[in-house]
Amino acid sequence: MPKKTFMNLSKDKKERILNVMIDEFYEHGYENASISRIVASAGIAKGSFYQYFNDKQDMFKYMIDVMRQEKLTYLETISADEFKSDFFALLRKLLKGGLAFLRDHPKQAVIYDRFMASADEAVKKGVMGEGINASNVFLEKILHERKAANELSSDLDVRFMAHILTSVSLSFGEYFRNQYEDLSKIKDEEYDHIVEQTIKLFQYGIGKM
Amino acid sequence: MPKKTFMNLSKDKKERILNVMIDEFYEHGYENASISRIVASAGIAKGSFYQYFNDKQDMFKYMIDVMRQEKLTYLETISADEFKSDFFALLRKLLKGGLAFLRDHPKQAVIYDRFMASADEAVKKGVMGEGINASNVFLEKILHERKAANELSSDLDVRFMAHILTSVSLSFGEYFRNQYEDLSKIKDEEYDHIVEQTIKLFQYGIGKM
DNA sequence: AAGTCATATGACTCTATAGTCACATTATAA
DNA sequence: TTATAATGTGACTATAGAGTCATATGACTT
Repeated sequence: MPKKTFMNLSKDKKERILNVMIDEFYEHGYENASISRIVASAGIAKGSFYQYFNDKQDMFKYMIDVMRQEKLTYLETISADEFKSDFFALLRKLLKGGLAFLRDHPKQAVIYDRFMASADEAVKKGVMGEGINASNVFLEKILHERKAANELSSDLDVRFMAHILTSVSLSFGEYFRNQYEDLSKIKDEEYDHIVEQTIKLFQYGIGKM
Repeated sequence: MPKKTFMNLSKDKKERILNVMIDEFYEHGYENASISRIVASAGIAKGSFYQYFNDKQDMFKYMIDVMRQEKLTYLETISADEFKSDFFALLRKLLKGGLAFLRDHPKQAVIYDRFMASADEAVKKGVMGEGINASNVFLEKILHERKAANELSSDLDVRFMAHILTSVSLSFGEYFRNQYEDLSKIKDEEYDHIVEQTIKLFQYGIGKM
């Protein structure tokens, strides 16, 4: 948790520092991000940094928390009712929300993906808290309900499929990064195409029907 | 590429050093692996290390190359004929081979996964060379043939689906690591179950049939 | 104006690492 | 046995980053 001193800063200054952090983590990854570089880029003194945060992990956690908040706003448009509509319609909304976040915040998405694949489990747990499996737990619950409602295959391994769904959605960023130089130039149709391919895979498989 | 000096070492010594490297990268990831620690653990002098390798990247590339060789032996049992049999049978063989490698070399698999998700594209390219997309290119080719042979859905995006297949198979390691404390205790039936769930997903989807 | 509190500063210490190099040891050959 | 080449060694240098702290600045209060 950032210290009170940081929270008291003007919105402008907070944002300036946050953006420097994002660039640093995007450029160098979590392990190699340097506090010395960050303070230099942000134009603040080393000592000030330690008035704001306890250490790198503390700073990173703040960044991830802001990002989570932001991502939630992309999924907010999914109403309670829709959770009860059919599974694939819900999945479509979730995937579209995720891709819209990716489009608007590509760096953060990269930072997140990489951190999740990184080495130190202790750090990961410290930063993510119990939210580390939030996506899996959430999907598992939904899948379980749909399976009970006879909407999904009766021999489906719910836990495994929740994992696969999470992996697949996390891999979209990498896919687009491989295919396109500049993520901001990707058209909505291309995002939609990927969503539809994914939905179709989960709904019917890829075999000839 | 390791220097000739290293190649001249006895098989024993090479293996001892390789195992220390594996432990170090497993424990600390690529970025934080320390040459000083490696030489200490391996009981060789710092200077010797630099007679063997140019630097960390050179050493890592050697380790990855050995690993690739090893992994190939797990897929070797797939005959040329089988590439012409049906797609899902081939996929089953590939997935089983991958999981057997995971079972026998869990640390290497972790190291590989993490490195692929890590930050520095330049380092990644240096280490992986053009093999970085070997799996994708290979799968794309197969998918393309099967689609042409009318075995797969006619509106399938081959490139995207190759990416998804790669992601899914790479995510198996993480799945098992989350589910089980000790990977060596996982039974063959559990691996088979995961393979069958995956095949079924790609063949028919997860919807009620 | 004087006093008090929050915030800002950057030189400094401490630690860890990569990479070097002059010298020592061991193997090979003549 | 002596000479030459290959391999091994670890103290040393250079560098970079984390985190500290005594001091300075400014803002607000009485």
